[in-house]
Amino acid sequence: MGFVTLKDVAKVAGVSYATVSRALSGSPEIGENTRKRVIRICEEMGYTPNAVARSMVMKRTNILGLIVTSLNNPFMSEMTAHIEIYARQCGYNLMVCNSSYDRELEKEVFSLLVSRKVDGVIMIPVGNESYDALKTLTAQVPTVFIGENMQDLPENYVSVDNAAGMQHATEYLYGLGHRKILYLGARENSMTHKLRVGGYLTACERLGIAPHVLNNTSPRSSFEVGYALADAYFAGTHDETAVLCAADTLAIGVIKAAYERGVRIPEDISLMGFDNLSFSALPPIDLTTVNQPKQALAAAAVDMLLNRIKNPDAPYTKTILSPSVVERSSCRRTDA
Amino acid sequence: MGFVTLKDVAKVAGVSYATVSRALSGSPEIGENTRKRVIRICEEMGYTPNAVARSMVMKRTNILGLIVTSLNNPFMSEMTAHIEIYARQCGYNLMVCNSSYDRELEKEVFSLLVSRKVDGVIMIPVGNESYDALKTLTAQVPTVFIGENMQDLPENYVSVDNAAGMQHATEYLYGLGHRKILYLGARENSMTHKLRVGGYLTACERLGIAPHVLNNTSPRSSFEVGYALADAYFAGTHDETAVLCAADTLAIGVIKAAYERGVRIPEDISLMGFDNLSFSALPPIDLTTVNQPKQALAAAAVDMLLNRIKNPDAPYTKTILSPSVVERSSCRRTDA
DNA sequence: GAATTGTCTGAAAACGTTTGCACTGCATTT
DNA sequence: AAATGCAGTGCAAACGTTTTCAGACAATTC
Repeated sequence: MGFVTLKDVAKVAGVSYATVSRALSGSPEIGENTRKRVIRICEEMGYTPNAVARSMVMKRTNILGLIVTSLNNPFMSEMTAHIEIYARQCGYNLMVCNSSYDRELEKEVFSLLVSRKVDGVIMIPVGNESYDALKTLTAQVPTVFIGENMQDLPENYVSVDNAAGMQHATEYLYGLGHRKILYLGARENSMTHKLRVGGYLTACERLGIAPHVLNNTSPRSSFEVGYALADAYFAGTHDETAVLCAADTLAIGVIKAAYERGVRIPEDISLMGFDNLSFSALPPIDLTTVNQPKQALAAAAVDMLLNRIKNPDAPYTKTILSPSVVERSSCRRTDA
Repeated sequence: MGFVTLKDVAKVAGVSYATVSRALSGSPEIGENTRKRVIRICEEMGYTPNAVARSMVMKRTNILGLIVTSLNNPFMSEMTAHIEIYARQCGYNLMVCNSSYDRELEKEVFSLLVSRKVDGVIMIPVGNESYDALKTLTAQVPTVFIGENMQDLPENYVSVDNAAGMQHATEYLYGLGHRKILYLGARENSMTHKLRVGGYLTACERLGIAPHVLNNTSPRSSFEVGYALADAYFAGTHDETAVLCAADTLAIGVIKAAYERGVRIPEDISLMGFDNLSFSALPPIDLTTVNQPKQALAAAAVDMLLNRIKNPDAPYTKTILSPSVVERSSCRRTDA
């Protein structure tokens, strides 16, 4: 399809194409009458500026890259939605890539984005060690990470305060009278999850109650894992009055196991999650959980990235946001 | 950040930059020894081709635009995931935009994508009338629509066969012994929904059972609407043994209303949805529903778009995929 | 009326590629 | 031995912008 270019407009308007450019860019060094005339002709001819050509000379694309592990995950897709909307308000478009939990693919799409000359990259990495593998890549374009994975590495990232969140959750259950609280789904292979279980343990110590942790040795926090752990747990003798899950997804599995075992939630046992995924609010689930402020995280990530683009040599920064308990119907006061 | 360009490589290698370009593009008109040497030097210098410059001269970006109403919607985010993955396999990156159910925004982001010279656009439009408003835009870049909204308009689209899907659903319930089936959530303001309720009515007539339709006058199929309709329905006298919802989201609301009214699913009444959203498979919901083959829809949309890019003047085409019933636990055989 | 200022416009370079065309040198053909 | 062909390489144009620099012209100042 043949497009109208600056030159075409210039020819019709009888001016140089530099003048057309200036008329459209709102440059002050142009006569008001010529500007109006040129703009009118642009509209008449249906001129659309070519962003590619502009990027070429401006040496910036106004495009941000986003790499997520999977858009099928509700946390990721909600984050993506917020990032896209906020970035666009800041004048940037978003190029989205799935890494599909594959480290090789993650590197590959990063390279693609570099090649496309995106101005910056926001990334939810596959795992903790990502940084090492991506060292050479992040050197090529400003990057910010989402999630606490990078915590002990000198990189930019935004995250929720996972330890504090789980501490609040524990305290919340304690406040409802619970003294025996099971922590379900601790993982050693994720910084995020280490911090979460740490928050639980801290709270237990502070409150003077005995911790009880059920570990998840798989690399993900799926509801299958939650089901398996809870099923085994309910099968044995148990005297906890509340189950605190390391993630909402796990809690879904717990609900199923509880139902099958005839354990009622919240009558027999209280259940709490972490993340506040969209489905947790659905009436049949209605899970009390800890909210990750997704919109705020998204905005913080974009802001941080934009700052970094402006000032690439600034020292690394991090932004930690506070999560908060959202009360729903899966927890109940206890006297036990 | 200063990057290595073709010229830099050429200087070091002692060849013209045309030669470097040819070495990398796999052109046959170049000596094997020079090619190897040049490629080695490229790697040593960490050369990354500049996709923007390439787009400039090639007059194509290898970028596809995707406009969805909201990435927060699980149907959209799943579709987006599949489209991104498949498009990348075809050598295209994806630029994603939310229209946020706003027709003005929809036009705006479409223009943005045109300006960015994406090679094509896939769009899940805000509403039926989109086509008229976007006529001038779709003329500027190959576009395919997802969803049956455009059905009576000459455009490219892929969709699931909504009428057949709902017909199957009705027949499925009939097969379980249901003779009184409520259709909940019919909408007049959406082609998709007109077709769905049409499928239900067709099936009723064919099976010789009396239809009973509850209309939804709001512009969306939210679970609040499902709740309100079901709550009113359960409050009155009702003798249906099954509720067939126009969308999974509506069914969520029905579950809540049923629970509150002491109506058990599926013991007292069977419940069926349409769409097979990801949350419908969650154990606490486990909704029998009609599956939209999202991966196939995504692939069909990308294929169609790529064909159109190759052959912009071909006549409009449509692809209609068959939905299928997915059996879960919200429906049960009845003798009533 | 000449010099000076200031406002507006045009010419042209630059951005980093791809590719058509011309050229070189060597091997093959006649 | 000359002519032809061909593989390999370089030159330069082109893609559509932005922006620097210089120039033109009018308005102001002396």
